[in-house]
Amino acid sequence: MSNAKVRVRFAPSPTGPLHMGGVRTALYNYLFAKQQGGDFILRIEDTDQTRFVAGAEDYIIESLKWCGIQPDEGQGFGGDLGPYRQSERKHLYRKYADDLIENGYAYYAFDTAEDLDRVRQMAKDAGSPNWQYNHVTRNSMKNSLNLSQSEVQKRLDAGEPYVIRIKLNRNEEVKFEDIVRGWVSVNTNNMDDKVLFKSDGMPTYHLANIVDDHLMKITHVIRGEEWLPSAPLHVLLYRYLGWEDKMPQFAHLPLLLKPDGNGKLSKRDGDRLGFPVFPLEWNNPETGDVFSGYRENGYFPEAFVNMLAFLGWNPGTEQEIFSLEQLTEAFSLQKVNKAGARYDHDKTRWFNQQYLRSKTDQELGTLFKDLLSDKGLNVSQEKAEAIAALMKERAYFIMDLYKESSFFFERPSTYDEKTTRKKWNEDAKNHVVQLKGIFSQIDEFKATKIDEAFKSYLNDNELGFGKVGPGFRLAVTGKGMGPSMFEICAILGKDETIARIDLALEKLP
RNA sequence: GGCCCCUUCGUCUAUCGGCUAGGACGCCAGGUUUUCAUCCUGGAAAGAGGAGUUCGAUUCUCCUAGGGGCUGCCA
Repeated sequence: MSNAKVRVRFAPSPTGPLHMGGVRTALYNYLFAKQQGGDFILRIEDTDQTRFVAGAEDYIIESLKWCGIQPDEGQGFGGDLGPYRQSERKHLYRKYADDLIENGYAYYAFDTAEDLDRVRQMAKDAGSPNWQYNHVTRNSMKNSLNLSQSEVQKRLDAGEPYVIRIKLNRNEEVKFEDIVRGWVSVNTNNMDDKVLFKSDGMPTYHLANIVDDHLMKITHVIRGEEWLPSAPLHVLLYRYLGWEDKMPQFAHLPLLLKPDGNGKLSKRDGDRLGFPVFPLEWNNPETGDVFSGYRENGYFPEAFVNMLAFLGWNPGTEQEIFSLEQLTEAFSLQKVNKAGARYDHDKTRWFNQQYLRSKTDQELGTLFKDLLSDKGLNVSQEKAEAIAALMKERAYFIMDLYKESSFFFERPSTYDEKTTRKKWNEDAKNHVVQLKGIFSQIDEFKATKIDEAFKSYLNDNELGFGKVGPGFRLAVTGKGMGPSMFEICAILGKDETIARIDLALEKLP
């Protein structure tokens, strides 16, 4: 398999929105494929029809697109080895299950769900919580290993429901080399005869996965650590199907953990701790639940992707800001960590701040202008750019540009209480009146000119900035803090600045 | 409970036997700033515990502890 073109797949199941852990798995697949000059494939694993959720598939596709992780082929993206939805490949799987039976690697089992429940319950009552359908227990179950040939045929002919289970040898060591974990070894005595083919005519994950990966010429299986325990089963399936020489390499990724407490990150953690766990907002039409998304919360996809890449991987250098292209270049599965990574929301915000700052004033101005127009405020590109430039150092998100600058768009209706109390007195009033007169004399109402005029007023009267500045800011913006008043006045314009001083003199005590 | 995987500052991590254990987020302090934010400087903060291998272990091995995953006709 050494010279085969790298082909990897991301194979989510459409049982709900894709959460950020899934996005990271997709990302690592993508990065690895692109770096190796290979293909990244999207396959939808919808073999469990009972868990199907409408809209989930579209959500997955839209999420990948938003992140810039474009599949080369797969559901929604075309390709020659489709269909890429397992439900549409249903007819393909049966013959492989039959092959396995024929070769003695699998068998029919007629035990009903109730039968199995009963056996498990009995085992539990007897103090063994982990009953398994395996080389010892299968001898007392209803399957083609125990039943006579004719009895089996009779049940089959009668259309009695059955499943097909893999038949594991006893006491066999199954080993494989995982790219991130090294050699992993499990004894078949600790595994069970997993169902490969369900009574509804659908394969289970285990069978479908192996068959599809083989048919789609997958070279590397990069997936979450939750699959590690079943990887030996998959190795055995490749062997029993005669495909071991073309078996893909495995890489089991560490899980994303909750920021607090124990366990893996779950969808409820977002609401509980105040951050999104999904790339895009998800509205469950049936339950009415709404889960927030990074996109809707104002995150740049580049920041989100950059953050995810660093949750479990590190280039080994001190660089932290990477574009998708740079990630593609630097990525390596060998450098993926083994231990689970706790999600850190502060760091995510920091990444977004870095990306916001890296944008030009023009880009920010455009983004800001769009946001304002959504709020029904129409401003010129020039003004949007000027405000964005002034506010960007104190923003994490585009919406911060607005939150911190709303005074540009409406005159103060209230004045900061503390500043009013401490700084607004007869002196302050006088200064503001004086400034008004001085400003009205400025022909070119630019920040530098205002600055000059203001400073010379201070000099002429032997005043410190602290005596005049706060009252001035309060009068014009209603706030006790913010960016340079000269810049603010310049953006507001002479008339507006003076009008606001008048307003303050009228409204403030 | 059984099986498998994992274990460096609070968090993400660097280190592939030589370490005064580095960086980032967050935190704290000082400076810059009329103010806030930014920015700059500095600081506190880690190798789970115990054996062994070795001239030397954070790095290798084993044990213990802790954490995680799996244990479905779910993926």
